[in-house]
Amino acid sequence: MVLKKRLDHGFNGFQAPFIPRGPRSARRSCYSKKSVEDGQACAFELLASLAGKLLEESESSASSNASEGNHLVNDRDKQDEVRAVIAEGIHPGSCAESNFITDVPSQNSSQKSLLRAKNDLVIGRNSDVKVEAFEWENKIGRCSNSYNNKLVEAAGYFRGSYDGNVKNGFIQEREAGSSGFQRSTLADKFSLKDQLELCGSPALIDSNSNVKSPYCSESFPSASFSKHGNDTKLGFRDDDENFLRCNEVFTKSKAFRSPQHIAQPKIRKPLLSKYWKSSPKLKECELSKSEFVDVDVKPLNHKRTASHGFETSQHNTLVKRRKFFDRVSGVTSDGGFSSESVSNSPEKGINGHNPSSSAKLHMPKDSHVKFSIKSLRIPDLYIEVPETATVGMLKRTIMEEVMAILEDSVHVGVLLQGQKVNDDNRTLVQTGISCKENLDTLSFMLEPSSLLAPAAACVADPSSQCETSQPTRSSEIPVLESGNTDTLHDPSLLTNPGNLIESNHDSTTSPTDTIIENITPGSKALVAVPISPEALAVVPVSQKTKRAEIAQRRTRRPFSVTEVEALVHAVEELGTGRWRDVKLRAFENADHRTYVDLKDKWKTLVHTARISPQQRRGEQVPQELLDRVLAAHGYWSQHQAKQNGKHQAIAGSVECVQSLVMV
DNA sequence: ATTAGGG
DNA sequence: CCCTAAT
Repeated sequence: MVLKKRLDHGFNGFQAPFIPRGPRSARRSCYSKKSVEDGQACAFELLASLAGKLLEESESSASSNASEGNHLVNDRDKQDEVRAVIAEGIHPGSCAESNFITDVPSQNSSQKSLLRAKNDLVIGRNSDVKVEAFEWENKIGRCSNSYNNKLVEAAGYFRGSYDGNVKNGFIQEREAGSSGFQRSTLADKFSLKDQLELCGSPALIDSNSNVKSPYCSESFPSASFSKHGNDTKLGFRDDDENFLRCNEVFTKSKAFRSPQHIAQPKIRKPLLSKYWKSSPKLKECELSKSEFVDVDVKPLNHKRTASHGFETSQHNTLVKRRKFFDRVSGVTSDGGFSSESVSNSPEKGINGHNPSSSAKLHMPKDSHVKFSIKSLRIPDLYIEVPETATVGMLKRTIMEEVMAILEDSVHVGVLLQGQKVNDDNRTLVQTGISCKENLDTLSFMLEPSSLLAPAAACVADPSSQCETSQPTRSSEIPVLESGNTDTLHDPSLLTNPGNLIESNHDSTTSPTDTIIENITPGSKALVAVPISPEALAVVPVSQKTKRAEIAQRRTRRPFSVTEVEALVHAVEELGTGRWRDVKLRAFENADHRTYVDLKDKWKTLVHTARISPQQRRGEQVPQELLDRVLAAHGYWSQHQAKQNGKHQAIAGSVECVQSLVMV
């Protein structure tokens, strides 16, 4: 009945979706969400227990190496096991590559952190390649003195999960009903999720190409939507924090709503093993995606600050660390934790073309490859300090963050021609990394052990459910981008200068000046972030702060045109009364968009469409979209009216008949 | 948990 | 965006 009606009144020739509005439970199942979640949960339990074990063993192995061989074997097996689980599609993203790094005892010394970080960067356990000249250590050292901005690069690109995402995007039809729309092109069928996934990978971006996906652009011609599907080169930028496919495992976190994050990086690792051991069953909430959440790292945390040897007096200093992609806007393009490039050896003559390249591969006669990595940038820094903070405090704050990042366990991923090299056991030659090959297509990335850390965050305060503390770093930290990335310097990426801290590429001059310079209003390199009253308030670390933070409004996140398009498209198909379905269809992975948000956005869209263009504010939504909004809104209200009117009409007609009879 | 609507 | 009432 319902279904029939929808078909009868298809909107503008659209075929109405074949989504019967059954009971919610039933409807839910048609998205196969449950099973996916189960799979994820399952995977995570496994990951959890494995991780715990690994950590435990690594800890104990320090004191006893009696059964070291077994441990090694076991670890290997477990990792393979984990990989197997991941490979089953639970999260096809790059997280699958994340090895557990277990040798990360707490260290208080910055030096040790650096050294460890350096050691973690050895490329390929079984590889002949040695990291010979890790200049980045020097860089960092310099930075610690001079705050060379090169170190503090606020963002970068997510790379990875190319394969899986393309598959998801191009091949999968999540719902049978989505295939029958007249208007629907391949691209149209992309949910926002798919777009995000596709675009999230810079591996898709040919740096030598001028082709640029409109998704990258804040304002793009709406007409171009239908063509995206065929573009292999998609790029996407958004303030969204929920891009990473692998983040799905952390999604749906309630913690997202209650940003109560007190940093306790020091206790993270020790507690980690205990935590995972004792609580193999993790709630989603506990697996907080803290790294995707605004995380307030309070230097008030003495454990942390003291450990770094900073006398942090900044009761009112607030450091926010966000997920990699948050606040990407306006950031340089070539990656976060990244050196500027990798270039071939001088022998190949390529290095000459790129004198600024910071990493060089030398290939002497013995066929050994030497990597020189000049500098690394640190992504994912979002720092807030009050205006009254001193420059020194700012420096210390940044330094803390930097050191904290370096302390985190990271490992290196290798990309060859944009493809991840997953097999650690293959030789370089087999993999295609040899003196003869195109080494300029080789790139590396730093990856934190993101699978482990988020849970630890919850350990900080067991009393409160999801009070996560220290976030992990970004799930994926590109490093050592090879090749030129000029096309990524898209001006459209610089549209939202607010709330970001960015390093200055070319700041080779007096770094001290640089930072002062950069903090000047208007400077693109470092934008002073307005601080919230809550953060400014100097209160004892008590419930006051807590309450204030919990009660804090969600950060405003204007809908991008892309999102609007997705919304409009979904509403066109689903109507205005099914926000949950809209959410599931088009914003499933955009966890910060609730169905209420979507509904509200639609409301404002309708309003926007009705007012004159002059009255509109913010990012201009293409008129074409607004027209569609009005059309769809009109259609669906009418449709709804008909629905209602049906019964009334019946009643009315009865009355009518009655009255006729009476007359 | 969703939906609808006011603030 | 938030809050709430009503489903």
